Amino acid sequence: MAEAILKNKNTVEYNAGETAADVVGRISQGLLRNTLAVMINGEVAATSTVLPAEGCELTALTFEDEEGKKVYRHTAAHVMAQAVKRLYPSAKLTIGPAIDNGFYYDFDVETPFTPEACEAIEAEMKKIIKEALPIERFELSREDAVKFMEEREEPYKVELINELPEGEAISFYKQGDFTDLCRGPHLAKTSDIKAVKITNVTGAYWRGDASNKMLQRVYGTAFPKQSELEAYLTMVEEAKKRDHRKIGKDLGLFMITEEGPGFPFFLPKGMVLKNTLIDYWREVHKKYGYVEVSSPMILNRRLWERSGHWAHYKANMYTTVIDEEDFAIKPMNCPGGMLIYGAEPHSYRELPMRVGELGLVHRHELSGALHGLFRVRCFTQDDAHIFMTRDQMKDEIKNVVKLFDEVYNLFGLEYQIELSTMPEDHMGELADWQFAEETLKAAITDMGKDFILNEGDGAFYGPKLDFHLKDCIGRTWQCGTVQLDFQLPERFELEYTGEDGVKHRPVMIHRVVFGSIERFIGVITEHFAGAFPTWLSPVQAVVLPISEKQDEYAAKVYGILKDMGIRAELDNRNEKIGYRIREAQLSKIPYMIVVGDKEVAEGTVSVRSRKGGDLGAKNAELFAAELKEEITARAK
RNA sequence: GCUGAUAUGGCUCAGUCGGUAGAGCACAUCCUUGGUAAGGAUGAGGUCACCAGUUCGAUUCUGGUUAUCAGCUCCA
Repeated sequence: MAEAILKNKNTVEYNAGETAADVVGRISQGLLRNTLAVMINGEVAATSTVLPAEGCELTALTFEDEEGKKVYRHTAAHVMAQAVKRLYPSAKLTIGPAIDNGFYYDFDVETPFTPEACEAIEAEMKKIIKEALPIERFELSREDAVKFMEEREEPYKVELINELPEGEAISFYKQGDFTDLCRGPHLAKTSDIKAVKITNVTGAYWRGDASNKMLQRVYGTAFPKQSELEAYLTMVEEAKKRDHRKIGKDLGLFMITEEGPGFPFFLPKGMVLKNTLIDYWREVHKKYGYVEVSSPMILNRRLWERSGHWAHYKANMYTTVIDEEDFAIKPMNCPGGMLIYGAEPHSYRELPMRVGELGLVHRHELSGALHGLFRVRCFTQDDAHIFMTRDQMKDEIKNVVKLFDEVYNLFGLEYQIELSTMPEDHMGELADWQFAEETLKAAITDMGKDFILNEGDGAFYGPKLDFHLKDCIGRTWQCGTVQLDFQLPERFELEYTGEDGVKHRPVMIHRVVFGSIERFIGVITEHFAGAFPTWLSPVQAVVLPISEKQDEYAAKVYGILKDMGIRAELDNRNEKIGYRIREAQLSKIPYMIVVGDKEVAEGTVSVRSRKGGDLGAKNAELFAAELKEEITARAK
């Protein structure tokens, strides 16, 4: 007899030779039905796994668990591969993992899959599911494994097998006429997949390397219930409606033309949004002790050589020649910031020095990478460089994160922190790196925040914290970053005079909150689906006289709003009130002020809110004051 | 940059098996003065992305270019 310790710390006894499924079934048949895989002593395993004789920790994984979901969709990927092999026997298998919202499988085929081919593949998948093929695991020696895949003419699999580390079991999963090299685990049989759909086909390079062959990547998703699959597909459709490229066009926020790929134009309404964000940015930075500077957009080659960009970043830089000398349009603001600091001597008494800059930078990005405002070739970084002593680092990082919290909280945006550590190709002393990484870690841990570790993903000059904001489809966009930099102060020989009267080198933090104003506008456009909070709305209220009889009174109400600095419009076009309300609603204007004979007689306004509908009659001045208050408070 | 797809009035889309194009919305004018998501009539608006080729004739076929979209890669 052995004991299985469950997630809730209860224990269940089991006999030698019993499987995980046996034990889960003893807890509850209902749980067993929903169990896709199990976690045995922290390792994900199939439900058919025989439990260790000495006892174990056992957790049942359902579709609600990330690991369970992964197993489910990984099995769906195998079903897809089986379907493709049945329909296209010459297709070569490569890899097929579960991903965030589904799974994919990459195939090497002669001709790309058409939408019709995808339908056929999906139909075949459903057939395979119906066949309820048991999924069996077996292991082979390296030699036999290679032979097995060579016989099946699967060169990619052979390549994968040859790269598996020595000593690792080489396992295969077989379901009917299909066998794939796979670590597993998998579901027990193909019919455990309930609802499946192919969502997309694209090209993808073998191993993500552009010099390798282009494969066909077939994306799909799978859910335990048809209704869940449909809900997901509906969500994706809804998410498409929030696409900032569409909303940006509909609401007249920005445009991008063929004349300037990746170089966005801001239209009057988008400009209001941008300027309002910048006003807020200045206000919050002032509060946190920042000063603001502005550095030139074009600086000479020597500067970029000194900063290291000419050597490391040249491919992304736009260059020009002035008076026969090479110049570059800045891809980053830091070197300019260094020159400002270095222009005069500094005392430790001035530190930490927090120097902000809304810098317009230009970077050449690959044409295929451009994406609305999310990925552009010129953008405004809400940059700041903080110069400080080593002792000040931790508190400074906390100060930055506190500012981030305040900003993101205002927009109701959730984020995830990623800590990126020393890459292989790095500069500087190991001790400095360790100190910097420990300091970053300690600062966020002190603040009670979690982070994900990205080992070796830091910049060559220092480790960093990335703040990934979640958009409406669950995609995450890196907006804020806090980077520690030992290199630039070194390269620019920055100094301060310490308490001891000796020159010291300051440490620098390089940080952005919005990341880029452009990207941030894209993120919040999708986040709010274009219905920005009133303080951000390009038009905050529109005055709608019912007929031209009330034009004079409407103009007066409009004047009251304007005088209070409210962004109001007067829409007295010769259209019915319902029509103009519809238009205002579609333009996501927060408040519609309807005035008819009744309002004129009573000196009131009828207020209709974008989300709450008709709010009834209010005194005109009183309403304007309330609205002003809502805007000043930046109500959410 | 790579692979695939797409490109028709301001927007969303039809269409022409090769004979220079159409709808709805938006826009303009007029009628209507209407109370919380579309009142009516009339009208204007397009070198069918760009450049070549084939053809008597190309928006339609072919090739190239550019941009966009979906990915890969990269990144604020």
